[in-house]
Amino acid sequence: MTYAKTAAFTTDQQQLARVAKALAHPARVAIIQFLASKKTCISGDIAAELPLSRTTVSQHLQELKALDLIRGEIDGLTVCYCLNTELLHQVHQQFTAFFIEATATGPVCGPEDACAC
Amino acid sequence: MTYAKTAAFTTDQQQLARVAKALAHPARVAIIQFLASKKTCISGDIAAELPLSRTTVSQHLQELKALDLIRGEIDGLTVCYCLNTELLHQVHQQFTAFFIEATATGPVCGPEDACAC
DNA sequence: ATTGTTTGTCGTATATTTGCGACATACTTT
DNA sequence: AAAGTATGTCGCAAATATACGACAAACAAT
Repeated sequence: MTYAKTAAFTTDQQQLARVAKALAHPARVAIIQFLASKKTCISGDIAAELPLSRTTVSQHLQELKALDLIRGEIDGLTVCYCLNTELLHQVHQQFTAFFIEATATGPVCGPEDACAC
Repeated sequence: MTYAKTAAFTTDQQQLARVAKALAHPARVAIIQFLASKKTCISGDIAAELPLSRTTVSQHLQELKALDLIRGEIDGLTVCYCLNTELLHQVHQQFTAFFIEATATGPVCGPEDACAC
């Protein structure tokens, strides 16, 4: 196996990476933004808004749903998708903590190549 | 070609996705955290800290360097890596804007499956 | 019941990622 | 000059991701 060395890392690192991977495709970013723009949950005609086939959009939706970032409830014929704002808020805090930790040291490198070792 | 539909999305969406992809692997998250933990730039014996081969770590470093998230300067025999804290700060703000936009609507879905469509 | 609509799943082709060994490069040291 | 050390690059194999057409399932509407 040439993958899945993931198990050797921290739970936090895995968690952050997992969410980052969910955002690692413009289509999924666009989906989340689109859901956020509609105050009410919109059904899967998200595909009509994206330059992708319905199948592909459905796959991206499943990926986001697998992480519980979005929820989908069947409403008769259509499916009602909406954001899990609570989880998104948690994730936001997680990312913030990571970035604060990463930028706490202050500028170590210069503008281009001025390492102060 | 079955990829690179990326061109059909917003610059912002592409940018966010690109950075997210950089964080989409626990090893790269760990590398950034490790660099942050050392106040001074540490050379490539990052590999010794990770459960990965030196080659693989080098590849992850190149990926982060390609996005300018980290910088590497040759210092004699060793290479001096350090974080680009300025860019990381910018990225942080970018993510924050995204998450705020996504969570601005407030809770739309209930705890498990209570969509209020 | 039959038709049409909305959605998800399956299979498939291609592209990309991941991980590592083997080699080349650059520099230090003796 | 020769040997040793630290890095990067190349090439390969396996795993994942991406995209989509074709089909099936569920429901509404006639």
